[in-house]
Amino acid sequence: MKSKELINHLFESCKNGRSVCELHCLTLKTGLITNSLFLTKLNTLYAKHSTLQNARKLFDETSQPSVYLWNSLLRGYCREKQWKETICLFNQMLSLSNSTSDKPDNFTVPIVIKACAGLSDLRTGKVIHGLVKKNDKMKSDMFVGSALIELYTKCGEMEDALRVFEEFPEPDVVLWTSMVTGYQKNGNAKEALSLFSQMVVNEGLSPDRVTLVSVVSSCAQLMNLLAGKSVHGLTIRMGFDNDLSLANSLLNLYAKTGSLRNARNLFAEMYEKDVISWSSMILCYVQNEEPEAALDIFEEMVKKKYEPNSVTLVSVLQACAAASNVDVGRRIHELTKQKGFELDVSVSTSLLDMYMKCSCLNEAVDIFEKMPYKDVVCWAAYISGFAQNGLAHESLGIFRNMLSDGTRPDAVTMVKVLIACAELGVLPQALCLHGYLVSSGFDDKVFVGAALIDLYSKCGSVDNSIRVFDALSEKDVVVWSSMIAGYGMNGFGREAVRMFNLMTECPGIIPNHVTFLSVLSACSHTGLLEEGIKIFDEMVHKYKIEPNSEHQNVMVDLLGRKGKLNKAMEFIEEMKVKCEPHILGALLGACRIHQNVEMAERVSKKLLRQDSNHAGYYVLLSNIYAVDEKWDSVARIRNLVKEKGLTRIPGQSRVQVKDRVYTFTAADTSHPESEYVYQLLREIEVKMKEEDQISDTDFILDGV
DNA sequence: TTAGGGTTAG
Repeated sequence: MKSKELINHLFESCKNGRSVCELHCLTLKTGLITNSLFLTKLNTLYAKHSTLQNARKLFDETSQPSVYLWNSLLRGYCREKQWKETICLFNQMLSLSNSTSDKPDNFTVPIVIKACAGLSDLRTGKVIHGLVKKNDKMKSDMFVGSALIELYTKCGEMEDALRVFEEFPEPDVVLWTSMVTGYQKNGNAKEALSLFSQMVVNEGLSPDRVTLVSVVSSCAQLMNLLAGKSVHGLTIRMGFDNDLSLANSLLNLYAKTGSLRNARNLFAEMYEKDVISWSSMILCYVQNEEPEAALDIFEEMVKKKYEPNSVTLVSVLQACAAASNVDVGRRIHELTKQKGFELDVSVSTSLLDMYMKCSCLNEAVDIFEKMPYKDVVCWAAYISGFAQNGLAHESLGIFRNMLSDGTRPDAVTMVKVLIACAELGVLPQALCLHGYLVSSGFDDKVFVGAALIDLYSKCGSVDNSIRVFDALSEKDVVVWSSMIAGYGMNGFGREAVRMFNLMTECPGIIPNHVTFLSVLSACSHTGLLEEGIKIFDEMVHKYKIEPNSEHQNVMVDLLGRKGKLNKAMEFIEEMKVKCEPHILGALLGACRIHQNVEMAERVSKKLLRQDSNHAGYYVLLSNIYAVDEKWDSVARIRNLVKEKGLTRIPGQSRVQVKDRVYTFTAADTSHPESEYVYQLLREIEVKMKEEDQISDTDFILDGV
């Protein structure tokens, strides 16, 4: 009794500042070291205070360690995430134990299973589960149960996890929560919420703060703001509003569902914040298209002395990319070096992506080449980056390099490759990629399907687009919109409108601003004036979508092409938002088609006040004057262009013949057979005239 | 002595 008191006294003194080593030395002298209770306590202390080496030494010096001592050391390794050492020690324990007093018990097992989960070592985990099944005490232990559930969910084996869970006649909140979390982490948030409701409604159990974190994460995954908000209300009623993790998960919910206002309010009212809160808020601004605000809040975070981690850096780099702010991007690059995140694959990928999006190709290439480990995400960023910078051909070459490097593409990578290929618009490659998608099983994913439809449309092969569209088992709004756009860009305006009408009859599919842009531009290209006006009206009044400058541009184009120049002008004047120059540009183009000099002068006056450095507008105007033979005005405009030193970026066409892609620009004579090409063009032109396919030859010649 | 939780890259 006396020694027990002494032990407790000594351990108390440790809490008050005495070091564990000091205690150890002190008690070696008193002989207490032979007391088994003391030994375990001491070892636990060592293990807890990250002095594993000392714990190990003490353990090795003990001749017949008790199960307590084994567990204490195992827990130390586990706490330090030294999973392999944990399992190794456990194996030692199994082989050395020879009596009931040092056999693994129900305290040992959860530690070892956790280590298996840490290594995602399902095989060893299952062996231990086999041992558990033979032992009634272990089988009914909820700590063992929750460790097993964690193992199975981590390895994606939800059926096994459920089997363990169902072995318990009355599982507690922790076990329920383990299952909820498991489903959420495996991307099945719906099942997670269903389980949560079973727990609360059927079992009458009250969730704790950890349960609610998983529930909020599930709502975020489902983008279900309404459900998430009601859970937020519940957390307040239960008095959990000070819980940091819970607040962070709510912040993430608001960020993902686009409720910036809620996120901002919550962030302002948070009882305490940590680096995760700040990172989440930065990402929230990025996701809600306010990258400048994201950069501001990062500055504030640094000023307040919060230490950014790799996630913070990834988020800020996304903000730099979205804001096209390469100066701040370079500063963050320096910071990643200072903080030692240079080898972090996600940080490097974000850097690479940022440089690509800021058109700094050389820097991006440099980052990529220096990456010691290249995963599928960084390859995808690299492929996509080249295509974004107008180097789609090279981008497909990189895809080939990736394959020969032995990295297996995933669905997202394939979409990037499809986009690059669409940029080139070459059908043989498209067919080849489609074949690969079918053989790899990615072709049934909706977002892959949408990209494939777009690719075929851009290769001019609507038939193939239709085939892909029909074959997709699941069609979302993006798939429908791609198909509508595909019809539109290939001149099948009526089909596009028909598709649009079909789509609006599909339950659960609501057209968005992209759908409307596609169908309206289809109307514009085919000259479907009445249909276009009707659909625009529906967009504004039925679907309550505020038209953006692109929608307005298309409408002006549609009205203008059909010669309704005054109506187009009225449309522009009635617009609620500021008129972007390109909208007036569309009207000017229409003035060119219908040769309305008077309106062209009015429009260009307005237009050049807004944007006086766009060579294309001057060229349009001068062409209008030329047709009317107003040569003075033509000369005046041309001089103006010269004085301003403006140049026009020439448009390009590409044609693939066998394995080569040929690029043509206006008045291009660089091709060795250009003489022949022009001759052929002239012949085609004569034939088209004969068949009355063109009424405006000088307009066509402009392009040649 | 023992359990389940929050932010990241294409």
